[in-house]
Amino acid sequence: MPTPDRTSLAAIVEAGRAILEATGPSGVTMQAVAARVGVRAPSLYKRVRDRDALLAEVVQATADDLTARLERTDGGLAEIAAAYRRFAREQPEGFRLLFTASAPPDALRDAAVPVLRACEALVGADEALDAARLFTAWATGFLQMELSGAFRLGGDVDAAFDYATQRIIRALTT
Amino acid sequence: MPTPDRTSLAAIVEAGRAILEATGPSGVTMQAVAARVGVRAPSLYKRVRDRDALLAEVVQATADDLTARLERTDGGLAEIAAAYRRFAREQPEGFRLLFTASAPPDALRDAAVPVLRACEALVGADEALDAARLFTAWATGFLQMELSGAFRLGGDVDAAFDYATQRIIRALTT
DNA sequence: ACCTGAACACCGTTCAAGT
DNA sequence: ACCTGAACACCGTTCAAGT
Repeated sequence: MPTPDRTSLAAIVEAGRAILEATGPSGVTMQAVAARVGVRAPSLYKRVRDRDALLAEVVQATADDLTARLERTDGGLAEIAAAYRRFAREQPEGFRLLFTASAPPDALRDAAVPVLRACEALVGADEALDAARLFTAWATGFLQMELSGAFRLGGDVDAAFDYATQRIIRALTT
Repeated sequence: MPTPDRTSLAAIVEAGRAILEATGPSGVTMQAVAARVGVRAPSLYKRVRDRDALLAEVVQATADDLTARLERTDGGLAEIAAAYRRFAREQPEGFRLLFTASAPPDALRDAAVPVLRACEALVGADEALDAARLFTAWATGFLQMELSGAFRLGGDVDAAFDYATQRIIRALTT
């Protein structure tokens, strides 16, 4: 006789995200996730193939979250950059995981759309892809360096972010 | 009576780098490294505190390698960018590890010097730090995206690299 | 002084047995 | 149909015993 389900994929993924931010990737063990959703570790295998698949679900949920934030901007590169930075600071571990082997190949496909739109408005359709790659690479690299504490030579990191945002937008405007 | 050493820290680090490139970070187990240097896993703890310390040594050796390559360029940003890309393609796993929690905080301090020099020549001392952060963030982000297969929207990735290199140098020249 | 086997803790994963 | 305890393989790490 079937008993009512005691958890769900969505609950498992949310638990994974919460534990990820609290402890980093190594803390996202099957046992920790299971405990948080009120179940034993082997039960998770009814909803996810293995730990890698669970992490991939966490990454996809994080990427969808990011996409929603970028879509909520005014669509300009400056606001997109600011929203991207806010996101990375709120969910540093999730942000990092986005660019890891744990990430499913197309996780960020939707998130690229608003960036492409903004770039097409600046440089036209022909150069939009190259421009989007320039902008995305810079923003992603900057945030990863900021989060990993790589900016250790002093100076104002907020000012460096604004400096680069303006120079890049100008480089894509002329 | 002391017996002659059967391995060394340098040999252990080199073994770690080789295994890293062959198998990724998860393959760098104490047993795999020990086997490669001809010793049992517990012996490694005579030279390195724990696995994290071993990975930190691997990162530092990789960073020093990168510094040497950048110093061997003509000192211009275009050549630095090209050398950085060659390095990332030759040692993708080591390159990735550079921007991970495994990296010791100051691992890339020396590698930043040639970039700062190149930027100072373009924008002057006042803006050199901001400019170096712009360039480094872009290059690092671009290479990580390229290596992780994040460029999935078609187009010529080599051309995108050149496009961005030129736009960024121009943005830092005017 | 370095090296090792044995042991322990911890984790991912499988599976037969429960409801 | 989902859930669980028990079991297994694997890994990091410690330590007493060897040389």
